[in-house]
Amino acid sequence: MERWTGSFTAGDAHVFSDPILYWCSTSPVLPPETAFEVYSAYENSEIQQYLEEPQDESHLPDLLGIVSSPTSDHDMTIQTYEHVPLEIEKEREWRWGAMSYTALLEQDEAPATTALGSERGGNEEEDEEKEEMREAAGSTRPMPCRRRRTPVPTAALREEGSCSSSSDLLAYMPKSGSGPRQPRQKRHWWPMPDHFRDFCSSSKSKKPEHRKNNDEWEPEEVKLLVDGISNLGVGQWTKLKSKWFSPQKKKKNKCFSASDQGRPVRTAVHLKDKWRNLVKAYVSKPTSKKKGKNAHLDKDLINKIKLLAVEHPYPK
DNA sequence: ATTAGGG
DNA sequence: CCCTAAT
Repeated sequence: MERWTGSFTAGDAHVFSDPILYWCSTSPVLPPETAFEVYSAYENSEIQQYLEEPQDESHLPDLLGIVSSPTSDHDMTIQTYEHVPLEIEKEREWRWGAMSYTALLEQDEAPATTALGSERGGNEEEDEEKEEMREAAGSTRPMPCRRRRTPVPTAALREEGSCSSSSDLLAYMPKSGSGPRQPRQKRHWWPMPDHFRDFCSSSKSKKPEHRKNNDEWEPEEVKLLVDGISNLGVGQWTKLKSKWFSPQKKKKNKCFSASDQGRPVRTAVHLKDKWRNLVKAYVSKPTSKKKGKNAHLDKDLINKIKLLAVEHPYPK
């Protein structure tokens, strides 16, 4: 999954993802029924206002950053995260919200074949998803409509919508107008991307590009850390960071080279924490399973850690 | 601004 | 990794 900063086209739909919206696709190729997942950083009150008095689809762009009206000839579902003050919502500051509406093309067919670079790791879910898409395309495709149907902004707020249990979100949403509620296929929604959560939780953060590093420590990084500690000892994390973990220090040190710029940022606290964890993993609790995760540290490095740990025990 | 520790 | 008391 990658952050999408421009706009992509699905029929006539343009969706913004930057900086407020985040978008991810459910399929590398737009199916007849185009589903979006949109993360919205708009205040809850704004969304609520929209939901209470839905006017016409021209409001949706304002709310979700869609520049022009989506004109998929099938339902378009937009799922958002809405902001809920912590006083109201115990823990989560963001919760699921969803709205869907139907817009029909004026033309007969929508040449929606834009390829969307889904970075989602392939798995059974994806195939399942595609299967559902095909089903939807074959059985529920409505006839093309001359005139744009009155947009139907229906919305549903999900009280306890955890990310993983929201697959029935579509079925949950009320259908507009009258008539029997049409059964809708389930859809897999992905959990909120870390990027977006970070953006939300620290919108007041210093640097806009201050991305968080959830990446695991690479063995090379650990090597760097160990080398640093062997020289500086334990406790001088800031010095260690500036000397070994500063990308732009053109010193001849073993600092990151230009090709390593993409590395996650390690702060002094990170270095400290990592060392503590290393000691815990390889010294304090040697019996712990170092196989599970990314313990691709070679014995040489591990031995070095053990020696340093004796020399500089972290929790003293 | 930094660090040590607990969460 | 985050948060924070303590320095």
